[in-house]
Amino acid sequence: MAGKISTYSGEPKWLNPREMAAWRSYIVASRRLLEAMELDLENHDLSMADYEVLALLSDAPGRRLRMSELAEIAMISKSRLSHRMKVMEAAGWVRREECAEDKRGYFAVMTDKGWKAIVKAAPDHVNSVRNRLVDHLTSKDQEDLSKIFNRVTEKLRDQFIKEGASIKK
Amino acid sequence: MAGKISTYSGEPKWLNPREMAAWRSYIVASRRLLEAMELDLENHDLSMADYEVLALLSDAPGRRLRMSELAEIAMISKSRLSHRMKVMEAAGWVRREECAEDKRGYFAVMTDKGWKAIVKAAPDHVNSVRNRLVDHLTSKDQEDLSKIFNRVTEKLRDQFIKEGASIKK
DNA sequence: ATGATTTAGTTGAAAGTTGAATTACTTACA
DNA sequence: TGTAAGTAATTCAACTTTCAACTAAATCAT
Repeated sequence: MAGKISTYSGEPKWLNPREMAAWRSYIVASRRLLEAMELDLENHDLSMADYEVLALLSDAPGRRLRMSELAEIAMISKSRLSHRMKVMEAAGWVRREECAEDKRGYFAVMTDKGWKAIVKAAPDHVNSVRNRLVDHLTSKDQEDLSKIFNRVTEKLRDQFIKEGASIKK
Repeated sequence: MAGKISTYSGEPKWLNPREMAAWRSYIVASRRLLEAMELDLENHDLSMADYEVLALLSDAPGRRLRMSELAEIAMISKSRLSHRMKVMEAAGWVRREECAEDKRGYFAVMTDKGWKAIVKAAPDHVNSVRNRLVDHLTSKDQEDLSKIFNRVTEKLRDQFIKEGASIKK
């Protein structure tokens, strides 16, 4: 039994112009935005994903997190984190440490060099968030955006729970 | 001379809670949203990018577009399009045709099979746009979203022009 | 305890993406 | 007209991500 049988039946409800405009403006802007922001970070030899990983580590107690937890909150797969860690380890930004309580586990630990790297990158990145997005929004816009996208995340989570229950992972 | 010298100087203007909330809710939702939508399309053996390419072709006169133009409007690189076309060609959805007016050029042409594939996928995809995003927004939300993201795209374009002029491509 | 199952994390191969180099053709202009 | 510069598209090589398989340790059920 592979995946969900989801082939739609019945007349689909096409998007009206307002809906279409919302959807199109959203993806077009998102694509361009992320592209620009990745480019901004390249000056520090970082991708957004790598930045996120370092940022999360720098916030964590002892600047260390278990691999699984890091993958989870960075929203990337365990496998991907493993591979990236190898690269970041080679760059000297992080190192892995065995976990005493659970011998299967490892901690990702931020090194001093990693700390310096993110401290250096952070102002540029904040600047990028501002120049590329936040500063073009009024306070009201910012609040609208939060409300809208928090709702979207919430709905996605609900759907995930419902679908996840029936799809088996 | 590689890239822009952009290392920020002076005290960075950190994000206030409202700004941070807007930014975080936006990226978190976006990541989850795109992930869910890619998954929805997998039932039709399509990625969002491939869907977009087919959708653009299906709308084009004669269901054909020059490679460069297609890459441009699909917002992917020429190189990437070349590679994807090879895959889609193997799947029988598209074929390449020499361009008589400009012998360097090629048309990407949608086949009958490609047409059938997208006609089959489209209702599910619209459904996905609705279930994952549009239907959770009020009409007002939709209008807000359009306004906000159109503005963002516009600003990005302005910046691109300014920066592009000094960076040389 | 002991075997079965789950969980943490890694690995290797395949597939996808990128950017630079390359090929073939077109255009501009002296 | 000939040649330099530009353009269309592909290819190569490096890198990234995914997927499935795997190891090892922990937990669970009897």
